[in-house]
Amino acid sequence: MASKILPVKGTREFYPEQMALRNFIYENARAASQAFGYQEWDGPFIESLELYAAKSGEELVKKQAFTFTDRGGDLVTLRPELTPSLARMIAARQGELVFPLRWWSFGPFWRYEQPQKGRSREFFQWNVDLIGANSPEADAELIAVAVTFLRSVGLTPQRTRILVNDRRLMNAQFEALGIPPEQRMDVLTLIDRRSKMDPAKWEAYALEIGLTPDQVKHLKELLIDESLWKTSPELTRLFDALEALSVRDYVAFDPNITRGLLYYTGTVFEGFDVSGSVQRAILGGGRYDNLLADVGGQPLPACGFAMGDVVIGIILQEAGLAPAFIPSPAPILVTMFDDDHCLHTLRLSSELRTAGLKVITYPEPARLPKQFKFADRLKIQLALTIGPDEIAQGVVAIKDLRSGEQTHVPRAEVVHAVRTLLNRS
RNA sequence: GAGCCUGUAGCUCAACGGUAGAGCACUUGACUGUGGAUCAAGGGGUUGUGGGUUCGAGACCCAUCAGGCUCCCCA
Repeated sequence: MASKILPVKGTREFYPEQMALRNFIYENARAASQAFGYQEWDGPFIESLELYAAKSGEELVKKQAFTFTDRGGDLVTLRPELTPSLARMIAARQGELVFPLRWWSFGPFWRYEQPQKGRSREFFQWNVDLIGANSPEADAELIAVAVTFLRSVGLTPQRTRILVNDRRLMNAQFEALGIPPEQRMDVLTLIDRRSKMDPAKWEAYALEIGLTPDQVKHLKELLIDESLWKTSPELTRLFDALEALSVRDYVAFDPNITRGLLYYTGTVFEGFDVSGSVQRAILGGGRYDNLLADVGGQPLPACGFAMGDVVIGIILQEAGLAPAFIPSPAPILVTMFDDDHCLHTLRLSSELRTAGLKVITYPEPARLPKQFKFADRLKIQLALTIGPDEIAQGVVAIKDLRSGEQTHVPRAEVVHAVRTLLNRS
């Protein structure tokens, strides 16, 4: 007890119940992706540190990546994100891939962060990217993929919202306010923090990064202007496209959405649960037109988003939308009577499986009450017994555990009888 | 990196500074070839760890470890 070895901090253990939820998320993500013609792919789980160092800040890589030296002395890291691997793989086959390219992926990622609600050090992430198109309609498609997922898991527009903004729009506004390009990243960060900071402190911070009081005043007006998007040709087209794609009810404009990432160049969006206890983003994404060129490929416009499994998992559970866990891995148990008759049990089980049925065989001779209790705990529907009496009479005892009724059927008719009973519910 | 909270049976939790308990789960039996319900019995603990205060510590103090939550950060 004292020396019990616990799971590594921030990792997650998936008991079958949790596995069911993870697979539910995976299945719906796959269905949404495939509905739009995206192809599944994946990259390595371990990458060299340089892949991320090139794009992300050194600070970020040192502090938040699981990095270690392998036996050959190379510095490697457990992947903290997928986009750099995506960019490299696309650049490597740029000539043969068919563009516009639609790829999706669902796999594990690691980030060395402080675990708390909605955030662990090990998580799964759904990534969806559309490479080689730069239209607002392409951006709208990605949002539609996300909405298709939200809808399919049962999340309504009343409780889920995708908030959209556009960096081009913000840049135009900054231009009008006389904020120079080199200052704009700081201003984006400023906007990103507004909801988290005390208003007075936020204004002090704004002045600190070099804005004039007049600029701050106009910036504040800008950030509550819900119709600002109408001045953006891209966003106007985007919202028309969302309307045509029947997902407009899930989406709203919000000038406060900026995304922390440096590489976004146009549309940015984040999905939130409006009514739940988790105030973290469910998903986030945007347009990143320069990234592929930045990592050494040909310039290619791109747009994508990612959704972690942790936050959405909590939301689905809180909303009562997580699938009911069915403890029964198979509808049929074949009991094992004793040492002398266990081969009959195995033969019967095998026959049923050959007929395409899912069958659990009790793996050792045991008292029947124990075996029936086992069946009950697993919510197994039918228990089949083939002991000395049955063998002597050439029959099999089939007990329907749902009704408690037991019948004896001739050995040769077992498959048919079992099928009939299972179809009867 | 900072702060708050929590560590007692397999699980969820009690116990005024005074003999460590309950519920659930588990095992066995009532019921030796048939599950759920009921009843009975039983197994289970260095109270996270190390010090200290006290006649006496699960409780109070210090340290430490672990977990949870929040801030920071968020590819």
